[in-house]
Amino acid sequence: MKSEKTTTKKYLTIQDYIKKRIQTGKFPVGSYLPSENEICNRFKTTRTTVRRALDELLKEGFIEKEHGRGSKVIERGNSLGLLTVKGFSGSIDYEVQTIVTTHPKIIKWDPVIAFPLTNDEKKSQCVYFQRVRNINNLPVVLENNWYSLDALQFIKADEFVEGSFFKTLSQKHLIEIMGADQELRSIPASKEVAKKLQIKIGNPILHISVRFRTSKPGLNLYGDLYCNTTEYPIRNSFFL
Amino acid sequence: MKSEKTTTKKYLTIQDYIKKRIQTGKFPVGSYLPSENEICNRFKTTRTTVRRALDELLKEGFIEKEHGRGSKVIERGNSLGLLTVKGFSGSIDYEVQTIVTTHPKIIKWDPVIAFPLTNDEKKSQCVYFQRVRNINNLPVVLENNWYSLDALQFIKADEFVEGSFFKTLSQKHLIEIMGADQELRSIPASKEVAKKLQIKIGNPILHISVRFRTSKPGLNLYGDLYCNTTEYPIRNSFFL
DNA sequence: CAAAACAACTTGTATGTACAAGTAATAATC
DNA sequence: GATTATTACTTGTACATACAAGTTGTTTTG
Repeated sequence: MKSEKTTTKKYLTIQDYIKKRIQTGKFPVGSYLPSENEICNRFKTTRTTVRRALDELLKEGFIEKEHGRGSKVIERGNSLGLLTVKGFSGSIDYEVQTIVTTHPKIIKWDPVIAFPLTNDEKKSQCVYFQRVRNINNLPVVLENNWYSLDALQFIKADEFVEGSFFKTLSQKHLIEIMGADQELRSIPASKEVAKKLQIKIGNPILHISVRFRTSKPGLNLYGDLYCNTTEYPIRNSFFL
Repeated sequence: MKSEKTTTKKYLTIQDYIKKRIQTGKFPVGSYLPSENEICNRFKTTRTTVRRALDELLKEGFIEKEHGRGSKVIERGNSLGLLTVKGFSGSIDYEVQTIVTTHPKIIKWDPVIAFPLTNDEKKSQCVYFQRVRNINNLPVVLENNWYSLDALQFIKADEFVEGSFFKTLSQKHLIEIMGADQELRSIPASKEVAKKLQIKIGNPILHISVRFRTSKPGLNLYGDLYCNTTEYPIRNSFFL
């Protein structure tokens, strides 16, 4: 039996408060946060602590700071080092379309998941769904997803914000992606994959196994992606 | 005419000092830095400033902090969001070997480079070399590399530190990787690639085009990698 | 001798203060 | 009226201090 000491660190309180207001749109993208001194007054603390909180938000990609002006809310996720299909998200050159090919349903954990499950996850039921991403009406990515029902409620496909599961998590459930582990392989297309991506069996396919870690304790998102990279390669950028 | 005010920020001085000592091996990987108070005394400053410097080094992946113990120097690059072969670097399970198959030589820029060259690079001569990475005596990665001779001197293969070009840059030239852009494709092995990786022509290969941005202005490192991922997948992790 | 208490370290959080430096709108000057 | 200076904001750097909390080795205690 542990006392579970949650020592509410002040900088975390401030950080979470601002993060929540950004996520819920109270501090919209492009706007400026209250000045550091205003935040000090509101939380009865000093600039050192407020700056600490803002530094975290800066590091997490929620804001950017402008010397002499203020802290600006920015679009998060672009700066994340995520693997993305070239032309996806943010580009107008391509028409991207997401089709839910298997609606969320409760199943047994699939052994194809390339990462060891936690004990809690093993004990829990598993939510699964499958999507296909089209670019210019051509299927490019086949995506299987799993998560633990104990860690996150059942979410129906028609609740997805703009067809995106991540956006749903962020905007409706205040859950953010904190990191990911990925394994990449080049494999020949199986019969099923070939059919869904409309290519020949045996064609080279980029297979990505991914585990996303989230801000919600115990919640991991597992993915299994099959990408036809002949037209649209996968992109990955990172900075310091 | 500008006065070029270099206001030598104190935390930057400390940061650079420690970074340099890590890069040159004076603070070896696995060792602990002097305590924050010791650094304070040495630089006649306060812990706030020292911690600021250490925070930067933490963010850049040079050290990790252990509450109550100290700041430990870690192998940089693992924490970077870089793509690495599973089992490479840091693992003792596999015997990794790097063979320079084409020694550095000056050539024309190769059009296979997937990124647009800067004007300075186009005007400059180009240094090229090719390596093969073996795991347990099996070739796994075929790697082509290019850089601009104007941006970095000619480096011979026998100058490579532990066969690693990056380690050479870091330890002998104090140049660090600041970021990268990568494009991933799954392709069938060409005749040349199949031969060098000892696989069949047409087998699926993970093709990675990469541009590394460095701390040295004007210096980009271009790479073209062919990975046999059947035994050893490519790994990629990132955090916040 | 083993367990508990202690001391001496380490990093973590927080307060309070001061001044430097960048931004933007207003007021004074030419 | 256009330029310059002032002013009132903003964030950036740095000082000094205090105590909390984790680690490790030593000393005391049972």
